[in-house]
Amino acid sequence: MGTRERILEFLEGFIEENGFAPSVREIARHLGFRSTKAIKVHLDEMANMGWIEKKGGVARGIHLIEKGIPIIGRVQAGQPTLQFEGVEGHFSFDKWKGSFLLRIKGDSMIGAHIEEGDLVVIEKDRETRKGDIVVALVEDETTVKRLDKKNGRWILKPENPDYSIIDKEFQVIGVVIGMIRKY
Amino acid sequence: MGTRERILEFLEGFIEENGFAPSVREIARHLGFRSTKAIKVHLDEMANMGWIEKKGGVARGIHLIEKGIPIIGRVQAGQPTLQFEGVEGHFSFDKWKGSFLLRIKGDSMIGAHIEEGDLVVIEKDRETRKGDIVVALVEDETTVKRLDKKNGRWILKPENPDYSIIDKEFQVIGVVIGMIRKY
DNA sequence: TATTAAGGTAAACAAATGTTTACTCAAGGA
DNA sequence: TCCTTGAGTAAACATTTGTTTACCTTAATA
Repeated sequence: MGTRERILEFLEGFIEENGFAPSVREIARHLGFRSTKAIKVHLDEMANMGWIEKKGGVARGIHLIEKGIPIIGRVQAGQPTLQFEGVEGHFSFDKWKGSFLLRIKGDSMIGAHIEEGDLVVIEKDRETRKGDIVVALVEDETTVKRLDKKNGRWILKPENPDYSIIDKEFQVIGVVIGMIRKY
Repeated sequence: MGTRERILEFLEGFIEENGFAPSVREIARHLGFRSTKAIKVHLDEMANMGWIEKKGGVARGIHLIEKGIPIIGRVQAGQPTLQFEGVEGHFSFDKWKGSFLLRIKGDSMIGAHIEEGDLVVIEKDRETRKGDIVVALVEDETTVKRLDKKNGRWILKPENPDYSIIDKEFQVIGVVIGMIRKY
């Protein structure tokens, strides 16, 4: 493994553990270098290549570019280890920062494949449109339903024939912009 | 807003933007303080109270404790703004770091409420058990199915009656430990 | 009213830390 | 073989940065 790779690996581990970046000396010491010069050169090159971000002159001013979790495309069969190949992109949770989660109770949205225990990602202050899945307050009860219009009036539609349409006063709290399920 | 709250807010913004923490002087300057002493005292108290984590003596050695996205309980109706109350816990994506995502094609797992376009979270190197939803390689095709046993032989079961059981040679790549859906 | 404590100022101090200069060494190519 | 180049060493340097000391201001308090 090249020196750059070793630096990157150390950075990842250190930041994961400490929450801030190591100093150049700490990197050097950890990799067994007796001078900081070589590390500095490598760091600058790594920053140039876009491996890391680095602000010159500031202490511990290195940080990694968080790309998120890779979305893989094909999986290549190869002995002895399977290879994940063709990264189609990355999924970052940053876009959901500042949102809220609500745990789904019941199966009234099962038709939309949202089941009991699922966590829906809610964004407040977002314009609601017909067809959106929303979180609404109906008679002091929180509920997740699909927003629809009937006779010019807004209604809440469950996605389960066992439940009936809610056609009374309600207040939309937020729009469901995502969903998370744990197994 | 108290000084501590202002510090915390600045920290959040600064770290979000720069990827590393501000120095004590930067905090002081930004809040309009002409000395660093007061900031240092506040930071130490905030660390004591568990608001932040801070390693003494190291430059920019502050970091926030990432709790994740809050899972809310009740929603309180109140005018004029809705209040999210009763935080039941937090969901952190950290546990899914190091995993991979695979985009679902088709509706073969619709019975498990996994639909086309959903992203399943895959963990490699995990012991598979009967009933697990797994990613498997069947004749060079990647597929997500439920792992089952039939006549002492491992098989792959779709969760859709339109699809048939896969009862041939396959190789499990990873276990589905979660799911993400975007709307 | 005198006292006290919290919170801030100013200035200095001592480390921690990024950066630079000069030199060394080994490998590879002309 | 000689020269060049990449990578590392050693030692300074120059800031940046956390910390400390002494003092000040103000509002609550005995």
